Amino acid sequence: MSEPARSYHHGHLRETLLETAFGLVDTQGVEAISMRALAREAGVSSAAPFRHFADKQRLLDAVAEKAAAELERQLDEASAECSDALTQFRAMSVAYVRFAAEHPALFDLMHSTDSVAAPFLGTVKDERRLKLIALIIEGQNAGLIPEADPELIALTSEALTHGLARMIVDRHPRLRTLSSQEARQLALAATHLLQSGIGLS
Amino acid sequence: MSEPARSYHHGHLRETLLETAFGLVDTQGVEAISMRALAREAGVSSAAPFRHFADKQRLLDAVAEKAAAELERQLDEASAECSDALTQFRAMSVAYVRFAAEHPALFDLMHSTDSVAAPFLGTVKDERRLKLIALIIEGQNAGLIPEADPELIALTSEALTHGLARMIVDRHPRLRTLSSQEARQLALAATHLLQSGIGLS
DNA sequence: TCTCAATGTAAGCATCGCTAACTTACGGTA
DNA sequence: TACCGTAAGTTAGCGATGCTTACATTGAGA
Repeated sequence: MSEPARSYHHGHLRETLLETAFGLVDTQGVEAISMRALAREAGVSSAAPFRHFADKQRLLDAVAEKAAAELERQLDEASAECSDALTQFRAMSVAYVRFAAEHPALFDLMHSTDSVAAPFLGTVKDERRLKLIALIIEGQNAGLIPEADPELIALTSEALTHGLARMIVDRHPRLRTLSSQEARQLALAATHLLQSGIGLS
Repeated sequence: MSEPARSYHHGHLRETLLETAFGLVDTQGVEAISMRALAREAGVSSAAPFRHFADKQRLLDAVAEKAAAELERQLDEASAECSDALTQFRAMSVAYVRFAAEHPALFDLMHSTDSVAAPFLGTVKDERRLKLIALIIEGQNAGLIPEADPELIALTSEALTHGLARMIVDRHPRLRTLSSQEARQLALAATHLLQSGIGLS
């Protein structure tokens, strides 16, 4: 909050650009960001950002990775509060849908980003799938989840959750403020669908 | 295929622009289209397109509506070949996922378009939902679909189908040629998920 | 046949992504 | 401590884009 006299070298340009881009995508959508505007915002010449990001797409890739990390954090946080496997499983689904509802533009950017250019995205997805399958097996062992191919259950659940999230995002393209109460209700609806749909509990 | 000597007035500029934009989005993605390039392609000055579309977004809206109409045509075609309600229901789900797999960019554009600007999109969605619910009720009356809230079944199915479609689109962002055999396999997988997931038959 | 509205053109503005050539100053080394 | 190489900034500018304004052309209806 205090960069009073900056001379020539910014010092934290990369972080600064990344953070303001992140916030701008979140609040205004991805088409609202421009390299030159970011540079102006940071009080730096319009060519400076290119010292830190080869081109605009790389910057967006970095934003997407940051969003993925944040999503992951929220999923971990949600599941950490639960004891048994089934509850964790549900909590993660709810948190996933909620994130999409609360950060539609980030969610969209995450999924429109080539996972070759942003390998962290692919890694995170793979790890999450493994965790889901592990949870399902754990739940089955505890008698909480009916016996069925864990991969099929995971895939079905992923499709259902991702589908709900997408339906919300796609229906409210520019709606940036969905009250967290609304989001919660939607997320709970997702849980019920997961229960009745897959036959859990 | 023959516009040999065109003098001043093009004659079909609007359709021409719309069709080449549609094709360009389908094959190269939405970011590949520019007003000026479209004008060049049509052999017309770069200001001419704005006589037919107020701005670029309106053009994209029109492309999205055209894509929605095509999707709808394919869904109708798929369900028309089936006799009973359950089979129709499944055929529509399969066709939906297949369309997404074969035309990812159009599918994406359709859903990122504001349905206020392109009201046809909203209309089509509503009508499809009504048709799905009618099919479910019909299937229930015929004893083909278990008794449960038809709206819940419809919503679950929509989420699952849309989710699968999105997972395919999001995972292959630029993959434009997914063999139709692959697409068919994926669509069949969706059907199985619908069966096992919702408990149909 | 006249005319006017629809449809096209030419020219230009502001912005954008990105590059090239130059400058500054930080941090490791002699 | 003086030096210096390089990371990180600057200025200037190219080509492209979306879009506007003022003007030109022409087909269709009165």
